[in-house]
Amino acid sequence: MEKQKLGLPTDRVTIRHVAEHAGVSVAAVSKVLRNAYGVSEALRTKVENAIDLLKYRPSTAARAMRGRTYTVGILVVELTNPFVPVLLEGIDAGLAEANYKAMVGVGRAASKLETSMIESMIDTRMDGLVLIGPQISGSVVAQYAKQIPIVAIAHHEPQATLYDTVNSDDFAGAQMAVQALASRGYSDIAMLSYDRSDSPSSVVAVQREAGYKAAMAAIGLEDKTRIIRHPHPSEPRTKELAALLSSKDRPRAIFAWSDLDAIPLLAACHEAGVDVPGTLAVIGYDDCSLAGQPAVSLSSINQDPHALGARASELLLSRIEGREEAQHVVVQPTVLLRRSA
Amino acid sequence: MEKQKLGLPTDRVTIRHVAEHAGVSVAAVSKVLRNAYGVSEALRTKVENAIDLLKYRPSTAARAMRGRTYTVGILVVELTNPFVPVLLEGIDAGLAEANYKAMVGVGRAASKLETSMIESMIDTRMDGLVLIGPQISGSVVAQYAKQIPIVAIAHHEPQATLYDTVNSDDFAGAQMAVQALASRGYSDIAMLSYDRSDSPSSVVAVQREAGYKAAMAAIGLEDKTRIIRHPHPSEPRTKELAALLSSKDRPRAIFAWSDLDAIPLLAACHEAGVDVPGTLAVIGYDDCSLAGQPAVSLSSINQDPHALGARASELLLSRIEGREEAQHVVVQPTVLLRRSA
DNA sequence: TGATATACATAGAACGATACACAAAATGAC
DNA sequence: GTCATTTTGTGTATCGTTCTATGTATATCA
Repeated sequence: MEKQKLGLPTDRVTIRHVAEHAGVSVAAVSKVLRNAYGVSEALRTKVENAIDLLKYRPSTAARAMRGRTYTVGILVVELTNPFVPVLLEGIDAGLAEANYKAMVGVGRAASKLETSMIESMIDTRMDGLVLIGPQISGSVVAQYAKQIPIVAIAHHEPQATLYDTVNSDDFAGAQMAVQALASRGYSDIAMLSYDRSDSPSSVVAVQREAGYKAAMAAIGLEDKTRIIRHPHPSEPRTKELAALLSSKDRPRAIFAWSDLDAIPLLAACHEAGVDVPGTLAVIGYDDCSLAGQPAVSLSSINQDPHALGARASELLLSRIEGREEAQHVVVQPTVLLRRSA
Repeated sequence: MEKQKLGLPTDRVTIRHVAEHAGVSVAAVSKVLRNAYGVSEALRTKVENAIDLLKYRPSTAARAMRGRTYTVGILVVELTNPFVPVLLEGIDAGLAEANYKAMVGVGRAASKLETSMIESMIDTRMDGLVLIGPQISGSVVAQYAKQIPIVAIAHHEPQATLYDTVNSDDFAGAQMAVQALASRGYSDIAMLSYDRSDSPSSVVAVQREAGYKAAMAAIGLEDKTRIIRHPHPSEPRTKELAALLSSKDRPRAIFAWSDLDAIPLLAACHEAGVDVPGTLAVIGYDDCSLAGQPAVSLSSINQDPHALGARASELLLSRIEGREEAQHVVVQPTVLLRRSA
């Protein structure tokens, strides 16, 4: 039973067994594993045969003590946003090519938990980190970036010098949404955002608000500019939606910061008998799978999350390889017009 | 730059520094860390002070070489099912109490990828594994369970002796759904499932189908029994839904294996002008957050994912502590009747 | 008093890989 | 045929913990 408490219930195949079986030194096997310089073709095949035969897998734990783990950590704020899984797929695909694995930690939008997860990932000696929409501020990220290569997605901090960022152009995306509505003749365009009391400006919603304001100003509608703040989608907000729809100064068009808010809004419209787009036009953000369903048919902004993830994994790998200067990638979103606007 | 390539860019605070600073041996510090037997109060406080002062964090990587990592791996099939994030929260909460951390791997419903993730988690020397709705068969899980403590959720294998399971009673849940519909006078009740060609019987959808059939038979409706198979929700199936609604032998009521299918079904009804529940009654499964929205108001079966997760973490922790005999927990679901049925 | 527990602390060998320094063999230049 | 250089392979210290074995006080008992 003591053995059970220990972490070694099984007789693992180690690099030593492989070396013995192949009739070479431990160091030689290690070289093959890392495809390091100085291995002949003959040696390589001998070792690889032994590996296959013994079904040897190097212990990441042991590797972590001196070299790389070939594992990167991904920190996500929350999984409920349907845009996240696709992003993860994009990252995963890029990593898989280079024989890297990913482990996901969920920060649940609590900065305390986020830092503790990051530290835990550093402790487990991951080779690099991808942060998705982190709540923590750029300076905190920079602090960690001194210890481990970091790429942040959905985190607007173009001046950062210690880590890379990959972003959809949220500012431009919001502008596109406003322009799309304006070009269809709407002028009374409000934005539906959420209560983001203490969020740093790196947060995407802040960027989208800025883009909204700029676009409204650009077409001479600054007096119509109005940002409605509801609780975060993680909380119920049926009442707020109903109140908004029945209020006297209900806007003619609404740009929602996320489909996560736009879809319940559509549902509330249907409930309250408000015609979309006849009485109220709606455009969302993220182009989640539900938006495309004919029954929903919500206009939205597509960020191409798969591409974002792919770019992020590229950047991270090159940074792990030693790149020092920061890179900041911005991907342009696209508008998808459907029935709701 | 060589240093950068190595994994040790920073000067980590090690257990040795702590020991030196506290004026005790390395072994003593280790004992405090693991709160092992044989440490005096005086020693403990001395060491803890030093730890706080130096901001020491034990290296999980090094721990992994000999002892525990205090980290468990969670393998999820896919993240798109909204029931999963809540489950993760439940697990996380239970683990946090015992100072354990969780790392999530996404298997993306590919058994090849699943096994590779499991192996990777074993290699990183996680202390235990939670598998959520694994595609791989019970015998494969058992194989891994010889190497590492495993608890499987949403995996019906009550005979398993090498690992534990936590399940919602999917068979009973499906019966409840049928009974709920039957008690409201419907008899032409079809089930909407997905094409699960090569899934083992441990998969939840299979259990729900069995429950459906049993319940239909129990109330003398075996001749009305009909299972409609659509592609998995990860694929678009608008056409199939439209065809179903316009077909001549459209059923009077539908029990969907998941809200993931029931909600698009509702949308399609709305689209096609089919009145719910007047013309077609619908009941789903999972009680996802959207189902409760007044505009949607979908009847559904609630599995209490948070409780499932909490039970799973309990089981895993006790298994890590050395428990050998398997335990199989079954949690009863509840019906939530709303407007759709 | 001596014998024997008991509690506390320590030294040092693991764990399984990597990576440095170096030796041996092969190659090339003249 | 000699010397320099390159290629290929090896020995072994090392990473930061845990854990076994062992030591040394101090308390307990007959």
